[in-house]
Amino acid sequence: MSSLFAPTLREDPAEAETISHKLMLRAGMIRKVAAGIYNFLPLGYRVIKKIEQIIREEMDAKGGQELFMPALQPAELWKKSGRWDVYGPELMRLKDRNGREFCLGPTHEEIITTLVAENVKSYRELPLLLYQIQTKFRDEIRPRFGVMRAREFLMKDLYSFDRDEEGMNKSYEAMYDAYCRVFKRCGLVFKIVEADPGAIGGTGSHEFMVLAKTGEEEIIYCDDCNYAANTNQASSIVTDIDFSLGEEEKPLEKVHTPNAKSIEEVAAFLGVDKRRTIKTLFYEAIYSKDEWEIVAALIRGDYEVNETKLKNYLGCLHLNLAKEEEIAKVAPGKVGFVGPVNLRGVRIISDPTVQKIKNAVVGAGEEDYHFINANPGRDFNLGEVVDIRLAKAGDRCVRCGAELKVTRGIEVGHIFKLGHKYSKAMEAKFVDSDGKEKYYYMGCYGIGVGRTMAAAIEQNHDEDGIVWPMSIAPYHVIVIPVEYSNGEQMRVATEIYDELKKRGVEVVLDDRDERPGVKFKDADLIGFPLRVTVGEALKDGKVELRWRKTKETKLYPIERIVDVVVSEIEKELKP
RNA sequence: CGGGGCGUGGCGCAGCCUGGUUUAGCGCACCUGCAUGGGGCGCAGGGGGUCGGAGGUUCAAAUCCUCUCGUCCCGACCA
Repeated sequence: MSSLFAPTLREDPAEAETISHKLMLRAGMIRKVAAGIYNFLPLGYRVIKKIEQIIREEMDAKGGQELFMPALQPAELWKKSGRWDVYGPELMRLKDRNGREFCLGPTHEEIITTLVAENVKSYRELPLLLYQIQTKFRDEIRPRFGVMRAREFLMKDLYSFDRDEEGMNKSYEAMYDAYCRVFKRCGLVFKIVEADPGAIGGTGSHEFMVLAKTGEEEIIYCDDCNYAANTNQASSIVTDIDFSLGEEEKPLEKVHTPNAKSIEEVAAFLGVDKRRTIKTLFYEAIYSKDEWEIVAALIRGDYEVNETKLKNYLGCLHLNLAKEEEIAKVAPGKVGFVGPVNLRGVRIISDPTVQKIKNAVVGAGEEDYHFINANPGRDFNLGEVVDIRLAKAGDRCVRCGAELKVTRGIEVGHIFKLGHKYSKAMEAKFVDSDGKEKYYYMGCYGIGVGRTMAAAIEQNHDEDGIVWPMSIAPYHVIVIPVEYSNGEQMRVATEIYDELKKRGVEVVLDDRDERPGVKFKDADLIGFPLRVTVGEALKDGKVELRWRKTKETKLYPIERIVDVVVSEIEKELKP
């Protein structure tokens, strides 16, 4: 310990907000170089290597083969796949001395697809699962939370190549299983969530989310069955969708609603249930550089529009809330008072919740006025009825009907079925058994290594510091002699240390001339799962074993301590 | 990119509003010595700062103004 480079900090650094970030800095595991760029110090790097090793074992178990691809990639390949233009400013671009364009890879579909296309010719060589653990680069709009969202970060990415869809699905399932094993072995509690395939594209996708308050993603899940999804992707059943269906349609009426713009204000002013109101939102849907349209989205007042769903339905590249000038062209009235009743020449998308409302409150298209008793079909057009609703806690599960709950999660892994997306773009073909050339069915599977480490800390810490799961702890055990000047204690501590090392235990000896309190604090902060304390019980021939997690302490005779430690570690690492 | 905060020894901060009385201060860390040894102990001494950078205002700037860079937080984006 006296020679270990682990500069611990007594106080929280000002730059850190989340627990994992603070603790990694304080425990001397990482140091910042620039925004989103970090040094991993010896302790932190040991954790990284542990996680990598677990990943390797599980990838290999599924037939994965490790290789290593360059971080620096020629623009040419990205132009071929079309992503040079699509990826945007997040792609770190640079030029070499001859002015040739390159980028620092945020992912490796282009490289690997090219590699396989050039070297694999026959279905006999499939399926092929290739992976690497590489530094990736993304020029994040906003790096944050330490290594959780960094600009340079370690990622394991595996790519599967299959001859047909069935094979792809098999590979996907194998990876799904491998991912469960990896995260379980890392001591993480996680949920698997249906995700939006998003920019990477493809036909199916799951995210592995570590449950944590500080997670960046909101997820909705069902306790009764296994359903879980990103909020921006979730489907749900609205329990009270027909609450007003039995009513008789009353005549449309315009009422004065001064200054009542938001749903809250309108509902409160008129004394009606928010469920009886309809929100009208205008979006600008951009399809390409010169193709776009304004779309009106209608949704019941107590729900929010899920922009991801809307975007996916429209199939547009970007979706933004429309500017007031744009809205004015298609709808009368000021924002806050626009409604569906007198829209002209605009595409309308309605959520099913709107379809079922009777006698609704909507904007009147005139400042300070709303309509009451508006009825779909009679007073306004529903347009296209599509689920564009953001699911919320209290909705019912689409699979089993139980009540849905909301929590937050850290995305540590993401798996995709890519299908032909990249093999077509990169012209990657093989010859099948029927003698015909076919495109590979691909899948890609990522794990954020640093993020997994941060997530593990978010889930395993207490007021004193990190509580590492044995499987990814930088060391299994620390041996602390209490009195530096006590030769007997130092001697015994050193012996135990040597013996543990001989037995293959990852152990640190705190041989620093420090007060006991300092050593204990540091040990707790760094989070060694086990601590052997050589102190006053030595006069009875005993030393102390303490579990970091439970703070439970037991005395053992010196002769037995090494065996006990070894068996405790084995016990922990077994499942 | 929009909004906000912050840049003062290694770390955490005060001083700034109301310019000069400060030789720029405090806690922690660091070095030396003494003492001590079960939860960041004590005493004595010591080293370390272009006050983020540039320009300006002024007799005088850490302090006021302008620009700039960095960094963190919230939002939109994303594995």
